[in-house]
Amino acid sequence: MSKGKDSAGGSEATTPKAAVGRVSLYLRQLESLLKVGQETVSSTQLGAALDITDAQVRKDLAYFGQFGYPGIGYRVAELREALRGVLGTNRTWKVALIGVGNLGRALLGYRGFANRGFVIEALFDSDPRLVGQKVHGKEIHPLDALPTLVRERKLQLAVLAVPPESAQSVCDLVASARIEGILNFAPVQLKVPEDLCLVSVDMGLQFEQLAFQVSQRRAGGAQEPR
Amino acid sequence: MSKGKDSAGGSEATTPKAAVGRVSLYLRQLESLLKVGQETVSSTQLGAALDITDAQVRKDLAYFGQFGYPGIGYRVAELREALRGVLGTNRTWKVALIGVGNLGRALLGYRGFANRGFVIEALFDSDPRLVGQKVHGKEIHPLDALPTLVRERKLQLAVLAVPPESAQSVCDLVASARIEGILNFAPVQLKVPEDLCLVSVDMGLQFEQLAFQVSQRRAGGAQEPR
DNA sequence: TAGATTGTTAATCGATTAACAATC
DNA sequence: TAGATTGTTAATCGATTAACAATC
Repeated sequence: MSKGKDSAGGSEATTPKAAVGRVSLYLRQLESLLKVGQETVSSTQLGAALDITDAQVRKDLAYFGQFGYPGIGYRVAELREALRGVLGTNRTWKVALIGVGNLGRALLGYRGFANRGFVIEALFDSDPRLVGQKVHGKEIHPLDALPTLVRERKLQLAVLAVPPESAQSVCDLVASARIEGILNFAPVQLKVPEDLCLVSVDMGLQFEQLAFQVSQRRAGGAQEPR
Repeated sequence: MSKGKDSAGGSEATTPKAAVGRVSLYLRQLESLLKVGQETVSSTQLGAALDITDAQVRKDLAYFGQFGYPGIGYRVAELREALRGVLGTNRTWKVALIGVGNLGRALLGYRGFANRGFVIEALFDSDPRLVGQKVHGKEIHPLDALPTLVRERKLQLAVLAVPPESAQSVCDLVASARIEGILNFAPVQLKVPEDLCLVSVDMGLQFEQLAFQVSQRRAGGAQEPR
């Protein structure tokens, strides 16, 4: 069974969820090193760039395999490939965009998606006035075309950029269409079935977190960094 | 020297950062209960809605004060006000939006901001072709007008919706303009001075986290929830 | 070789959960 | 009163950091 870290064994060290988040940060940093032409990088360097300890970096990476060379560090290009494999972004994901309002359109043009292997293959909206129109050369489909198109085009993920009021019902529809994961931008606590993965981004909530930080800073002068 | 955990005292229980994130979730839930007209709510109910334990809910709230009534629970309207006070959203924050591209425009129209007290008061862009134009009735200013306008209009926060290449330099400019906090949407690790608060949202990164979850689910059938 | 740096084990630290007396 | 539910202390669990032998 050698490296079968997760899945089977059961006795293996459990991977902290926070570590997975940091893998994305490592990857982002590696891309940037790659651009600059740096060939190897140490855990100390990587940590300094991201404001975490070298021990943390090594530990995180070790959850997923042995990628480093003692005395050398990590080879940038090699580690990048490895981490893309870990996250599952070494392949292309086909995505349905649901809700083609302001936010939806912005996401459609967002470089950071296509870049990392997420390709928006179909657009959906419940507004009959939008259905049939084209954005970026892509036709907008009615919501009830979702199940069919998911099957035909083998869509795997969905981005929800719909108003909060309709988010849950759209989510239910998506679930029944056998999509595997949802990236939700509606500021709502969605209920999803067990077998559907969900990541939610609430931008207003992030703003609140910022307001809290600023208020604290003012009040306490607490220098707790982050 | 009490390592200055929280402002004064020194002996207070230190507030987990994760707890602050959950406060935003509680608040969102309370707003929704308020709409439905529910007057009180117990830690068990709140927890069930958000998929966390009742103990966690009580502990989190207790970091910030005594808001509950034994035998009753929490009064929804009252707790809402209290938590808005905690986060600093019981007042209005004046915001500069920097970068008026697709994403910037979407954020400009985003209800979730104004709703929670974040008002975009001025727009900025480095593109001379955009400068002078109006969006939503608001004029777009050149970047170098930032310091002056921050002072004149007492802008406190900035939203960065600029391309990754220019994010750091814009960030530096914002810092020198004495803005207190940045909400950054550029997928870059920004370096900020000690006294400037920063929250970053990398939407591509969220997508990666989703891809990881889906890959895991497929491979392991691991039923770790969350 | 000497110097650098990994992967990993043990020690520390922090956060979550359980349990329960206090109280409405 | 009996029932419900809080705030808080103690127990558990998980994640981070430190330290170091192995290795290039």
